[in-house]
Amino acid sequence: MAGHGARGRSGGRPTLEEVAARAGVGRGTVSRVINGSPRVSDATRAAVEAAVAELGYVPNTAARALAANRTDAIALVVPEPETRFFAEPYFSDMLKGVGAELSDTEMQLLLIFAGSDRERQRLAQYLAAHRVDGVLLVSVHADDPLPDMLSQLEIPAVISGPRSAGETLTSVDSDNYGGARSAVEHLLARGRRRIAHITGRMDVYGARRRVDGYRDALLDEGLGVDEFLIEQGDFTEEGGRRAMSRLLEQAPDVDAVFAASDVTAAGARQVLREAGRRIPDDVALVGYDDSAIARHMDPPLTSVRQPIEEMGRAMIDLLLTDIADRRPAASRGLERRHAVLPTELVVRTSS
Amino acid sequence: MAGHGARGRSGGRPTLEEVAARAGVGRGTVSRVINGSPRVSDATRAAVEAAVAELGYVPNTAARALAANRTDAIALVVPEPETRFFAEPYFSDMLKGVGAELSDTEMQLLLIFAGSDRERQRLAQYLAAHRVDGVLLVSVHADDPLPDMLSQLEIPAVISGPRSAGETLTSVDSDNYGGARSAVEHLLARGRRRIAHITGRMDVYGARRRVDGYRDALLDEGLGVDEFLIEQGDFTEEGGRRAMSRLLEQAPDVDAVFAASDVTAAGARQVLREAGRRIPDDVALVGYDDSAIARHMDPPLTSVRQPIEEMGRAMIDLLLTDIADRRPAASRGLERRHAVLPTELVVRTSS
DNA sequence: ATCACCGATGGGAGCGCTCCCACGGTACCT
DNA sequence: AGGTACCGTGGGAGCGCTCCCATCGGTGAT
Repeated sequence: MAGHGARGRSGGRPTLEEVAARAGVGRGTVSRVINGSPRVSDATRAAVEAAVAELGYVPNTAARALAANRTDAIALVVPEPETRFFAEPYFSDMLKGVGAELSDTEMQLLLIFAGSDRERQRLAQYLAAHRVDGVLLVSVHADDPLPDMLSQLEIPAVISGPRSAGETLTSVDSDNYGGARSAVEHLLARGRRRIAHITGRMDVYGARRRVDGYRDALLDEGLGVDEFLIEQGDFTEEGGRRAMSRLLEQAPDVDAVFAASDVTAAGARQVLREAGRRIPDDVALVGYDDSAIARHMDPPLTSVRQPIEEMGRAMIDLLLTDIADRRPAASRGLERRHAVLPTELVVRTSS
Repeated sequence: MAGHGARGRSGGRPTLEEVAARAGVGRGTVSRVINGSPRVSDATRAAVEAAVAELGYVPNTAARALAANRTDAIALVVPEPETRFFAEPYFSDMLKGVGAELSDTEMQLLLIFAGSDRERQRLAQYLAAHRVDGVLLVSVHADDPLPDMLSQLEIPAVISGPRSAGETLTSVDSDNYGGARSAVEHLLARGRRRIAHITGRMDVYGARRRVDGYRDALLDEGLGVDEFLIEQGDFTEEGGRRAMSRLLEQAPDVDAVFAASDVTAAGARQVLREAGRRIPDDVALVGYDDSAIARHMDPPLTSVRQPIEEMGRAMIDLLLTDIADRRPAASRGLERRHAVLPTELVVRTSS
């Protein structure tokens, strides 16, 4: 496939120098051709390309990295144990988008797990050695020191799911606010009036935005927000169960529930069923994530889909720009960049 | 975490030279300390280590790679689309073993998918550029050109699941022969005498070994091998169904089935059930892989477990040796290395 | 015609490290 | 005392590339 047979006489791989000699030009010119510089005449370029093909020349990455002070590699850092990585389709979707967007690039993607302390140690060392040009951060907890470390090292980084409205890193997010709004508006349109919300972990920015969307949707409809209809969850099934129990107690007339995740909705459904409430007849239910759970729930769950794959693509786009600019977002001052991608409400029979 | 604050005066990262100056020694000595050479006095070593700590020195990988002509990276090549990678626990287990064995090494693991032609193209380019010191090959098809390419490029490689008895690459495998034997011996011990075998795809070496194990177990018991009891499958459920149908026709007195995979066993079970045969009362069933399917089948399926994680570990072991020897297995002549790891029969109620 | 200018090109000077040879010193042998 | 051996050490010579500056003609303006 690569390497058309003829090699440098010494048996080793051909070098720039050898290609230059073969093409009858200087080293600099070959370098320019290889790197697609426009400052080369067409004739010369053709000659060089011929020589490259004949010798089966492939640039030496290490030499290039040393001379140019870049690695042509970026890391996707997963601060979770590998198990979760394989278990959650989130990562697989994200990886698909990232891979696709990277595929017509010279950039190499490294997958780095940093679930255990030991692994985090290694990661720190790795970043300190500047072995990547940039970093993709997914599912980062609010108090994670990783983002700061990256800023300190001046390594460009893009985070999926900003930690706050004032996120210093370049970020990509789905429209949590809009997603929540669309869910609540959908329930309103179905005639529901006592719509409850089971939140996610409130230290997660996206969860807070979903609450905002919930509130605003009700307010815009002219309905007030009944605080007894808002219960805190934590994205888990158990949290959903507990929150639903409390809701049934303090607001027995609830006729719809918008949960901050599908798993939470599953927990709520369980409690509702035990309480004899039918879904969607008595209580309509909407989840978030549009995961496999949503599709397989009984009844199938209406849910807000996030464009994970597109988010992956967007992360790469932003990161490559940051890298090209050769400066991390932190030093970019006010021109920080945040992409927000639209969500989509997938309506099923639970609402 | 890394980098104790003090940096080289110039603001950039400290270099070997700077560490040497600080420690009052020569460049070569620092290099020796960094690389753990024993030819350094204890006092000198201590001084250098102090300087390294003070300056927060981290070796420049690119420079090292260029000078030493190695990359300190190995690739796990998955010749499948990413989807399958995430779907099959095989890969996740393998990765766990590989990661564990690599964790006290400086080696960096790269995960490379080569499912599409485009990806394979990139991979070829990648290998031609010698961007890794070695390659781990998993789930390679018999006619894949990848192994040859690696030999040609003289890149050390270890394959899991040799392609034939004469595999030229260093290989790791589970004991397919022994696994099959143990399954059949188990059925014999349970008093079964008309034991059928649904094979895997016969172009897969491991599948052929399983047939060998099946035959020898019967022969050693003094039973002949009835060719009507051997039916070809292809590791799939559908293949299992078809094979089982044929078996019921040509050998209606069958009282046990050893299938080359759990999925195949699932297909067979279906046909058996439709034919009114009870499992295990009328026909005992044994599968291979000990996958999730086996545990959740009705009745739970006896199956042969392969030590995937250990195989991952073994692959790394062998690969690191090959790399240290700086020569691919192909040029090693007759001292090729093949590890074969034991399987384990997990007995459940299907037999 | 003259001169400033610009695009195309060649090649020196490193990038930070490893490898290896040469050096001085000490210990041990004859 | 002289020789041999070996250890710990310093530092030159690259590894193959990019960056950048100097150079060389050719061009259009004056």
